[in-house]
Formats: sequence, C-alpha cells, structure tokens
Amino acid sequence: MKNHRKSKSMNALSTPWNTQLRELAKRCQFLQALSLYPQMLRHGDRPNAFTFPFALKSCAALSHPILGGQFHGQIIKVGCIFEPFVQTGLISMYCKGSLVENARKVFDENFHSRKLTVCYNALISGYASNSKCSDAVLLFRQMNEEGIPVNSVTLLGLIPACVSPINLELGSSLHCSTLKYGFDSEVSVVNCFITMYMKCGSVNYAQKLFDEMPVKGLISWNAMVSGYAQNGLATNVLELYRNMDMNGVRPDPITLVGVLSSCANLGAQSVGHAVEFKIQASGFTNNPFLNNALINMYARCGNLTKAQSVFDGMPERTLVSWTAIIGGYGMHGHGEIAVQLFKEMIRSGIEPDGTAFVCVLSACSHAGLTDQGLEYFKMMKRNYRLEPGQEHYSCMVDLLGRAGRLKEAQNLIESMPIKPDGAVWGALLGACKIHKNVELAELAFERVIEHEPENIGYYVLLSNIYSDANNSKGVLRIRIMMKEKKLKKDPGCSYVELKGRVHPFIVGDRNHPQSDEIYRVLEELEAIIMQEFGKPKKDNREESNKDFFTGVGVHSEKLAVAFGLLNTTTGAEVVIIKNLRICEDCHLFFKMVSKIADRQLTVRDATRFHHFRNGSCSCKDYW
DNA sequence: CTAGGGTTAG
Repeated sequence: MKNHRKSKSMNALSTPWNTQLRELAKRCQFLQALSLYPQMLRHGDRPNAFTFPFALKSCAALSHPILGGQFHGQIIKVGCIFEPFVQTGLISMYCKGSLVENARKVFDENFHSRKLTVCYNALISGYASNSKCSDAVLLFRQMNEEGIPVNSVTLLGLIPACVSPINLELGSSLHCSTLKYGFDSEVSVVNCFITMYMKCGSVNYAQKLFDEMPVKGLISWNAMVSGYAQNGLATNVLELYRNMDMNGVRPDPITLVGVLSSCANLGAQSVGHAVEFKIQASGFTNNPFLNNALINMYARCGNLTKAQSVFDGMPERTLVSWTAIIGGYGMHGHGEIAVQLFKEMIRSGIEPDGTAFVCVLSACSHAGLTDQGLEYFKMMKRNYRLEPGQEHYSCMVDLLGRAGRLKEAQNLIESMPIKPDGAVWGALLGACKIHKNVELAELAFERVIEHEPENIGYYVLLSNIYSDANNSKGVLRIRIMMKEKKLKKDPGCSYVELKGRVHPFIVGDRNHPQSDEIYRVLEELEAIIMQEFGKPKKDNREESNKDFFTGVGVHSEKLAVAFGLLNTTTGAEVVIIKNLRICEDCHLFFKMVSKIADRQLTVRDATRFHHFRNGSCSCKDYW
C-alpha cells in the first residue's frame, strides 16, 4: 500500500522534462541536459525534487559550482532542500567543484542530512577526494558515534583518503575494521583497498588481497595492472596481462593504458605494437587516454614516426597528447621540433601546465637551446602564472649547466624561493662532470647527499669527476665513503628487445647463448674501427674480455649493440637502456658503428628504469 | 553517495 502511494507521488514528479533531463545526464551529455532547464522555465513548468538531482549531477560533472550554486538558490525557493537526493546532489556538486566548505554548510544546516547515510557518504567522499584526509576520518568517526549505519559506499568514499604512504597505517587500520562491518567480501571494497595499498607502495599487501579474492572483477585486474605500473613493476604488468588473457578476462581501455605505460618503461615496442592491434580490434581507436599512452610508448621506444602518426590521427588532442609528443621529441634530442610543437600547441588554444613546461625545458636543454629555455622559464610565471617547482629548477640548472654557465646555474639555485632538493643539486653535479669543475662538484655533492644519501649514482658521478681530474685521493675517499655506507653499485644493464623477448646484458656478460658470436662481432667491429678511425684513445687491454676503449670489462651497451647487429637486418632499430648515464666512450662507439653498419641505433638513457637492477640478467619472455 | 586510467627533469 505504502509502495503504491509512493510510486504515485513519484509519477507526479516525473514530468517529460525530468525524464529527458535524466536521460541526457545518464548519457553524459551534461551541457545539453543543463540547457533543458531554462527551456522548461520558459514553458512555464516548475522544477521539482526530481529535476534538481540531475541538474546538480551535470554541474558536478562539469565542475561548475557557480551554476550549481544558482540551482542551490532555486532549490531553496522551490522548497525541496529536504529531499535526500537533492541534498546529496548539492554536497557532491560542491565537493566536485572543490568548494568543500559550501558542502559542509549544506550538511550542517539541514538537520535531516545528519541522519542520512547517503549524506555522510557524499561528504566523506568529498573530503577524501579534496585531500582532506583527517576531515574525512573525523566525519566517519562522528557517523559511528551517532549510530548512523555505515554501508559499503561509505567505505568506497573513505578509503581513497589513504592513498599516500604517510596514511598507510590509517588505511590498514580501516582495512581491519571493515572485517567488523562485514564488507571485506564485497568486490568493490576489496578493489578499493588494493588501489589504496598500491598507492601507498605496499605492493605485497595488494597482491595478497588480489590473490585471496574468491571472485575477481575486471576492475580488480585493472587495479593490479595500474598499481604495478605505478610502482614501476613493468614486467609484473606484462605477466598479469598474459594471465588475464589465459583466464579469459577481456581487457578494457583502462587495462591497456597500464600495459602501454609499462611497455614504454621497458622499451618493449613489439608488445606495445600488439596492444595497438588489440585496440583496433576492440574498437577503442578513438579513446584519448589510449592514444596518449600509445604516443608515449612509441616515443619512449624511440619510434617517433609512429608516435607522430598516432598523434596526427587523433580526432581531438588534449594537453597530455601534446605533452607526450613534445617530450618524445625532446628526449631524443630534437629540441627544435619540440619547441615548434610547443608553439603550435599554444596557438591551438591549449594552455600549458607545469608538466608541459618540464618537457619543453628539458627539450631545450638536450638540444642546447639555452636562451630559448630561459625565455620559456620566464614565460611560465609571466604568461601562465605557474610557480616553478623543483623539477623546473632542475631543468634550468641542467640547461645552464650543459651550456657551461655553471655560475649562473649556481646563482639560480641560491635564488630559489623553495629549498632546492637533491635533484636540483644533482643536476649541478652532472654539469660539473661535463665541464670538469671539481670545486663546484664537491659543493653540489655535499648538498645532494643531504637529501639522497642512499643514491649511489651521485657517488659514482663524483668519483668519475675526480677520476677525470686525475685526483686518485678523491676517488679513494668516495670509494671508502660508499663502503662505509654499504652502498654497492648495481651493474649497469642494457637490453635489446627482439620479437617480444628481452635480452639484457651486464658489463662483461658471457651468459647470453649467443655470447661467442657477440664477442666475435665486437672483435670485427674493433678491427674495422681501427682501420677507419685509427687507434682509440685508450688501448690498455690485457685480457681479451676487456673493453676496447675503457680497458674494463666490455660495457653492456656494446654487447647489446653487437647482439642487435647480429640479429636484425639493415635499418633495424636497437634500443638500449642503461641505469646509469651512457659513457662518452660508448657514445663514440655508437657513432662509429652507425657509420660502418648503416643501422639506426637508438640509444636510450634510462636512469629511472630500475627493474632489472636487482634481478638476474637472464633472458625473460614477455609472452 | 560508489572501486580501476595518460604526461615530466636528474
């Protein structure tokens, strides 16, 4: 009987206007939805409690709290503020527009809100997504004290408050208390915890949760894929992707974004290419996220032609698409193209953000466009009101430093309004290596290790600076320091990707099945180089395993190159990745080999890619 | 009210 009465009153509320409004909002056509409202008033129809939730939802989706505020006024006038859907709509709308205070006011001023689970849920989720973690938790506690029932949606809103490592403890205590509520078996809640642990860097916890799930949904798989990708565990991502396939789980665009990002980090172009195929076969071709990920993947794998063609083929390019292509050209030394694209982007009406500036500044730095870079740095603040962060200062120090303007770089650091971090000083240290400035290097090193005492890269860098200056005392001092701090340099690792298989090499490696042939190729190359270019500057080899140029074990880059030459045909691409900066000798070697062999050698310097550091350097299959 | 997504320097 009660139900009957209710549905009757609902029917009175669902006018044709409301139905249409709801349909448009459902289809995410928010602008069209909102345009119905003035039409409705012109027709003399009054809005009611069924109109506003969808109007507010549209304002929330468009992040338009000003328009939402006007609806708030109308709601008061019409007198339907006490409707639960209207209240939650208002709270959520203000939160999505970053006006959490307004949301709180709605909550506080309406006695009814404070008795409804949905209103608590809306505000808790709002606090969490506006990174007001403690407010979210406080409200959750209050909810418990007031005896308001908690449901799974409450948790889905609250858990994202703990997505930073500093909140891990809070997050895991929440996790424990969910057992009490009995929501630990709900897939959505577990998914949410998986993401939380991943974002806190607790990969093992996330994995445990995932493994123990009796029922996994696509989102569970995706949470793992993205989580691994975010934690730099690219090989785990590819493994999981393969498992999905074996379990008959069909990937969606979100899965593929994570997979592509991992391909980019590994330089695994052939897997990336297979993913592109999958995208086309699944009809995801116009997904902007996927296209951005493809641009990034091809660019990082050194295939700028493909990156450009994906970019050109996009129906609409976002700031991220531009950033990816600009960064791609920049990292491969095509600074002029990167700058050209940056200008084009601005001309097309897209405003650069901090990340876009990092890309263009680093592009200038790599291509020696020093003044251009300085100009952009000024422009950031002047034209776009963007405050430069640590990463921008690092780029600038690198830019000035590479150009040999060390004093200016140092002055820039000293003028910084924020305390420079390790990366900024590290950039100066790197510049000191290029320009052989021992004195400044010592200063920079001192500051660097205040911030990153465990980062061996910097110790090695200073040691090499001393070595260049024939300062054996200095070298020894650093070696002792490293020993005292128990820092051990992981061997540099280069690898070549061939037909979906990765072939890694470490210095002096003899483990590869083709090892004999590789060394034979290297010997041949040495002989040719000797003939064509004369004797290399250093030739103090004693054993056959020692490097042609450097006199130590054969560098991993060279082994990778030889392997690449051995297994690819003319014009093929050899991708080399190393976890420390590629040395000058190897650069020289690449140049010579490119001339002799007529191959395109793409060399990638990948300091950040550390997934092979502690692993064994044996071949690993992707598929 | 509600779980998963792209870009950056050294």
